[in-house]
Amino acid sequence: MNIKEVADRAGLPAKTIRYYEEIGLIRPLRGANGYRAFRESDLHKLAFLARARGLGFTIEECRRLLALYEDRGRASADVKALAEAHLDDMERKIAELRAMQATLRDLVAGCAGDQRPDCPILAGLAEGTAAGRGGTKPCH
Amino acid sequence: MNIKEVADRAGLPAKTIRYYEEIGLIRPLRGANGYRAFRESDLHKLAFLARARGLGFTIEECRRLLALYEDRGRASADVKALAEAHLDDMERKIAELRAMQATLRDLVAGCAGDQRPDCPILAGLAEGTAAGRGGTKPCH
DNA sequence: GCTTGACCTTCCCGTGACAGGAAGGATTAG
DNA sequence: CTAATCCTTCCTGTCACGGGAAGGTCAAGC
Repeated sequence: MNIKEVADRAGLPAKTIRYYEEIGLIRPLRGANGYRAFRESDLHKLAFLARARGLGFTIEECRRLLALYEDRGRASADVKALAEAHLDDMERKIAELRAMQATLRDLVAGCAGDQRPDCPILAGLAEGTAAGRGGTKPCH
Repeated sequence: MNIKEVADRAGLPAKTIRYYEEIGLIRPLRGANGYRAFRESDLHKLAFLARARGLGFTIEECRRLLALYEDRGRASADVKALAEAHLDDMERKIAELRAMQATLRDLVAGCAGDQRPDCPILAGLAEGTAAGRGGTKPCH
């Protein structure tokens, strides 16, 4: 299989597949012409990666998941721990987003949204009376 | 004021302040020694930026907010539109995270989490029976 | 045989919003 | 005078790729 076919079948851009090879997530063979020659097993791994990425796992988490997937002697506890840590990450992100949303919604609620310049949103950002609460760090 | 003092007062790292200057968000003066000389107005802008970033606005959104903030002839409708667009962005992100969470939670629920290798999480990622639903794109 | 178009390859730069650190100059306290 | 703390610029790295250039390969059709 050439890269376009695996890309279509795995649902990943060819660029992404080349990148995954570069960082060692997959190791496709090479044909005499220099083209990558993907086996069924490569396709499986790529589909696996596409789904794991789709669930928000980072590349490094995907790498560990893939290693566990290929390790017949794995303990499911290890997989579960990884998944639960990721669930916690998502929970934290959601909480952070909700906190930001709540603050901003309060500001928006007080804004007339007309032609006049008076704006509690800008006032809130300028004075900090309502913005940035809840231990929300600048970002990162 | 030197950079350290504004950094402490605005609650931003000095690195970030230099970066904000580099991309044109602020334009502090310069002393004879080459040091940045921050005015009160620069400090205000930086505090404004810190709060806007804390609410999740991107740098470009912050740039527009700052422009509106400084425009005495602004219409509050423009500010409100920007804020509401951002609220929508956050809503979408939350929905995406929740969808991923729900899928992963289903997989985790079926996993024994013991010493045995059998794992519905890995099976789900491999077979795609439950992962990646709801139009969730690989990421981005 | 030749061309056309669709593939494939590598390589390099750009993204967003900074962080880390090196190398060197300025200022201040003791 | 020295030591500590500040300040400066510049370069590299992050994360997960995307865009595009320059050039090689392959299959189909004339």
